[in-house]
Amino acid sequence: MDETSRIFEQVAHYFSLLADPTRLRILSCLCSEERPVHEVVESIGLTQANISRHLNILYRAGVVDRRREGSAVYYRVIDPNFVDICRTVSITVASRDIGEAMGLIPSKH
Amino acid sequence: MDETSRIFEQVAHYFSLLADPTRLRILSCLCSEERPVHEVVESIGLTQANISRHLNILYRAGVVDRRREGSAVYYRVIDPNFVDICRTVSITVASRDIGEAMGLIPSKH
DNA sequence: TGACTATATAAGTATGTAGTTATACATTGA
DNA sequence: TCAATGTATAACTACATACTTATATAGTCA
Repeated sequence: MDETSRIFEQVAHYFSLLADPTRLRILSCLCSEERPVHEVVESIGLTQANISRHLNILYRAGVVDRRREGSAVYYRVIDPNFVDICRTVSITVASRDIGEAMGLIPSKH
Repeated sequence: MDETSRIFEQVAHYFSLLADPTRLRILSCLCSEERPVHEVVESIGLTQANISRHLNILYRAGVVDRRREGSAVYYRVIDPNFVDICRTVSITVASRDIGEAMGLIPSKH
C-alpha cells in the first residue's frame, strides 16, 4: 500500500472511532471530567464488559488516557481535537441543541 | 429510543460516512471541483459500481449534490463543514502533510 | 431504431465489529 | 488467606457493509 492509501486508512480509522453511538456516549461522559470505569458504566447503563471494551479501543487509539488509583481505573479525554470535531458535527447534523444534549456546548439558562 | 439516543445515533452515522477510505478519496477528489462519475472512477481506480454506490451513500446523506448534464452526472460537495472536519482530523492523526496529501490544505511551493 | 457511453442497482460473498456471557486478573480490607 | 469490589479479556453470536459481477436504466448520436 502506498503512502496516500495509508493516510486515507488512518483518517478513516480515526473517524470510525467516532462512528459508534456508545463510544460517543462514553466520550461525552468523560468530556468534562476524569471518571472511573464503574461511573461510566452507571452513567450509560450498558454492561461493564462492553464499556471496558470501548474504553480500550479509545485508549489504544490515543483518544483517552487512564491511570489506576486503588482498584479503580480513571479515564479522561486527551485528544485535544475531539470536542471540537464533535461540536462541529453535532451542529452540522441537526442543531445547537444536539451539541448541548451531548454535553459539548454549554446550555444557556 | 429516546431523544438523546437518537442524537448519538445521528452523529455516529455522520461520522460513519467519513469512516471509509474510499469515501474519503471520493470526497477529496470532489473537494476542489464538481466532477462527473467517470472522472472520479478514473481518478481513484476502483470499479464504477463501487464508486457509484459510495456516491449514492454520500448523496442520500446530503454531503454531496448532483446534477445530470447529458449522459453524465456531476457530483459536488455541499456539506459546508466537511472540509473543516477532515482538515482537523488529518492534522490530529498525523501532520499537516496529511492534509496536503488529501487535498485539504494547500501545499506551499 | 440500434449501437454506444454513462450511471445505477441487484444479488452474492466476505469481513469486521458491537454486544453478550462467562471468566480471569487486580486491588483492598477483614 | 479469603471475600468483595473493580476492571479486563476470551469466546461467541448477530448484524452491518464494502466490494464484486452481472445486469438494468438513461442519454446521445448515427
